[in-house]
Amino acid sequence: MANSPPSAPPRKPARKGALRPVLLAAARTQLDREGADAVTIRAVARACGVSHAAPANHFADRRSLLTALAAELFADLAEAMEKALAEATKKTSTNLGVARLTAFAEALVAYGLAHPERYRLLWRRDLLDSEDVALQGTMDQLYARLLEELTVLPLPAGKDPETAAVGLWSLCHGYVSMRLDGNFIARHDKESGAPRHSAMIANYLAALTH
Amino acid sequence: MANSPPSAPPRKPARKGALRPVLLAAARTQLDREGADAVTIRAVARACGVSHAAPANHFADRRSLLTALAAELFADLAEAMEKALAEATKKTSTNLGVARLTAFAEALVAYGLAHPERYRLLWRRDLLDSEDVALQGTMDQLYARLLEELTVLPLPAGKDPETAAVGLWSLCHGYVSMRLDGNFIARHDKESGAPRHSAMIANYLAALTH
DNA sequence: AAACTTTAATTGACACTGTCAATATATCTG
DNA sequence: CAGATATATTGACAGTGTCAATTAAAGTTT
Repeated sequence: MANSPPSAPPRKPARKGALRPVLLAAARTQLDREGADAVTIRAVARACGVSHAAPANHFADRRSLLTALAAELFADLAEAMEKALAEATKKTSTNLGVARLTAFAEALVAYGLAHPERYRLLWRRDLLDSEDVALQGTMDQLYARLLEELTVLPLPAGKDPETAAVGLWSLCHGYVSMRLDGNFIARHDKESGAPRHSAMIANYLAALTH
Repeated sequence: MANSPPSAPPRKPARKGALRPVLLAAARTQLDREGADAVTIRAVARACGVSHAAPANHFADRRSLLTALAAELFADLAEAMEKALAEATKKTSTNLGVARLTAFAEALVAYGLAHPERYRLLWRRDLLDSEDVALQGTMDQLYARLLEELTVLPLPAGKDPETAAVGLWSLCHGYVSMRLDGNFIARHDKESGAPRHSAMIANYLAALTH
């Protein structure tokens, strides 16, 4: 008893990995409210009412916490896009392929504009572990999905699905990124009242199918 | 004499704002070598052989240091793009407008792929002061330049220069961003050997002018 | 030239971060 | 019930940005 340890006992190891989802939920809230930079291990721990080192049992480091969160968000996005595809199929009679691609692209842009911080996090390579299988898997699957849509589409000679997929995704991603960054595009687009992405996407797809 | 102040005297206030450009150069080197996150005030100060608080006399905070650096980089980019435009004019006889636009877009992509960390910094809104007049001015000027090129171009009915400008820039920016992020696009593009951006840009501009 | 002012550098401190180590405890397994 | 395991705790360390107080040098005025 001579070596009475420094201080009072801790209290709540609520077994069963119960903390992990709570941490992720808190991280998501923090992300939406103050951006990825504010999602620190210690802030999340505080929000959950646990000590600053408690998260270490569930996430090796900050990167791994953010990676897990990003994987969740990517799954959300994928779900939203699948839903958009399904709806397009229901509502459209002619030109189904183009309608589905339009829905796909519009859903991507809509997600980005609706959840700026979430969208930004998805591409913050410095904060994420790009080698993570869950994250990479979800991303690749989404890209494969787009490629699939483009492959069934009858493309004019000289145009291949891969280039078209890269182009469409680049177009959407570039647009959203710049809108969220508050660049000239964002300013011009807001001032002019009518967001430009729908016309942009429509033009691109019209040109693609000639 | 009773109050002999804490410690030894400092040495080099080399008057005349001489430190400022040195700090910026060190920051640029650090950026290229280890990315924007490694460009800390203290690291830059160390690289310049001054104390950790010396930079405060030239830059109010880290954000303002990075903003100044980004403004320099944007000016570099603008210069490279002007040069590309001039060269395109010299080398081309027919379809000058499209050739110039191609050169513009290719130069943007080339800069991004050649200087990944510099390009990334340009869009790191969290690290930069987007309200900074120097930075915003250079960016706006570049966009205005593109718009100018598109305005002199004879566009088919139903297509306006602004949408075309936003689209072209989004396409390039999205492509470079994803290439630099190491996403599926980067993987597919590297595996396939032939980078896809030239075909992408050509397709876009061909469709634009119908 | 001498005295004063301004600019820019110094050290030191504070709060915050991620991460590690040592410790204690609640729950699960036998 | 006893032991093992997973989990949470406190504490410490190095690193960061930023502030304050101090001091030296350069420029300016008289």
